[in-house]
Amino acid sequence: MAKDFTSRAEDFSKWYNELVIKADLAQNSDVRGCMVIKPYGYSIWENMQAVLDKMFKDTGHSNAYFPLLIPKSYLSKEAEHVDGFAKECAVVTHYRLKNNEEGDGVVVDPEAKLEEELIIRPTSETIIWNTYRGWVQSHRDLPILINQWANVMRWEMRTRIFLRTSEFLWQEGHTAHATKEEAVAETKQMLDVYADFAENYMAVPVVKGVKTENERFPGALDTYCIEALMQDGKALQAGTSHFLGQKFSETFDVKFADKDGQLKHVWATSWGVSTRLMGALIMSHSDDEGLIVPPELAPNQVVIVPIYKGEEQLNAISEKLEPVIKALKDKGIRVKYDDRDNQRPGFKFAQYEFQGVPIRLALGNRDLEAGNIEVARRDEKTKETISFDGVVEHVENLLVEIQSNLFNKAKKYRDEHITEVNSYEEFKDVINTKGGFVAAHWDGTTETELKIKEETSATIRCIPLNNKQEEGTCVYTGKPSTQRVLFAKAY
RNA sequence: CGGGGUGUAGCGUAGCCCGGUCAUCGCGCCUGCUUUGGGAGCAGGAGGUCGCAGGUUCGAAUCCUGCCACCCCGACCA
Repeated sequence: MAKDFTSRAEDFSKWYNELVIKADLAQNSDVRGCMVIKPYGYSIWENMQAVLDKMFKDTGHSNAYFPLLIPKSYLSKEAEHVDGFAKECAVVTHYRLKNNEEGDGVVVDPEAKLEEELIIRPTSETIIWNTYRGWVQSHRDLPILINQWANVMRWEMRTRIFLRTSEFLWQEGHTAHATKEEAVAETKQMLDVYADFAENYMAVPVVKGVKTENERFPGALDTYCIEALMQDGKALQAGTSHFLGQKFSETFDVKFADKDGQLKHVWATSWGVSTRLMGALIMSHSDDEGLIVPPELAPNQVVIVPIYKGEEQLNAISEKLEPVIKALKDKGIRVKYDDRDNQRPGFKFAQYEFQGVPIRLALGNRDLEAGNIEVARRDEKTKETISFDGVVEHVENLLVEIQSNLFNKAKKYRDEHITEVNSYEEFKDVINTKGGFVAAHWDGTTETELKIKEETSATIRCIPLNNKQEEGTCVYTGKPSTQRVLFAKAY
């Protein structure tokens, strides 16, 4: 199974590097964990972007773009925020190179030292709030509902492909509101958008929850998250939505005159998902044969492979397929007809399995004579021969079925891997052998959370929203608790 | 930053302990023919600073020193 691909990269390099991504790392530099997203992988990301972008716009947001470089002084204004990111920032100190007087190449021109260093954004709260100050004067200027599609850089000590690369692509929403209630509602709304996207497009079931104080975004009052479970039993934070309170508006002095004539600081949120979702997609569904991409996000939903000897047969097959291809396209189905003559059918079959194309159709002379067509589905690796006349409708229905089948399979696995435990012994046993989420009582203190992390490497992934309230005692300290929280080993 | 490992053709590798036709093999690539219902076969061909820099030696992919990069495990990580 395509489980922990970060520690088994060699097992997956065959299809992973060829078709999805190549970690083409910079030579002779300290840049680690940069990735090249190859065209096929990027087209999956583009499909994700398109769906998310529409969801953001449907909820009233607009896109904008802010600078890549952030003055150091901005970042240092909010104490918790800078604490959270200071250790992983790339810093621009000079603005010019010059020819090396000693010989070949170029060197940094010491004359071109910046008076104030610039930080390559690890996230954009600071520069955006510094900008918002000038945009807000009255309650009539609110809310500001803006999203940015961008790249960010975090100089992580340790990278994992897709899950924690030093540079990654993401979207970050930054909103400003007149009231606390409005900002909290926005935070929760965007969490719902992410959960909707994960479950209905990526076919990845998620738990919606709130982070503990210890796991919170630096500078946030509350961090909401969606947590997914990968096939290897490790949890993955797939998206976050932060209620920032008034910290950033106070730090950057973003005030407005309210209806009552009072000057008030605005209430803020921020929310984001990244190319980490690509990792979540792969690790949720894929198998030893390669990727499995849910139809909603698949670059090609259907691929058609003709099987023929000679040009004459190919022409007959192509002619037969032409109206089918047109009918599928008219229904908005992304279909590819692969009539390449330089690859044999078996090669093509294997290639589309690597790529995770949901449905493969094959038509040869045999089918032509019998009035049939072969339909193969990637998710179950099954093949059937159906009447050619019904193929369009069959494909249309099958795409829907595959989408829900993938979700149901992933959900079944996830649900089977949420284990309630009532003692610390049981806790450690489940974490170390079965894996997955462990639902356990916790006394609510950071101290206990950290001790459990130290001893088991499991962290509290979230306190699920709408959590069932029940009396219990903390598995670690035996102190009273009112609800179970989800622990897991995480990426 | 600690512990472990790796670096040989586009990719994956053998050789290293024990220095001497050792630069091996597979995939891929090029040419030709035959093939085409699950990753084609045969024949011929191209392609290498053996990570980099020093050192030891008559001789280094191989031994020694330093450096660099990458991988894994930790630390770290909306």
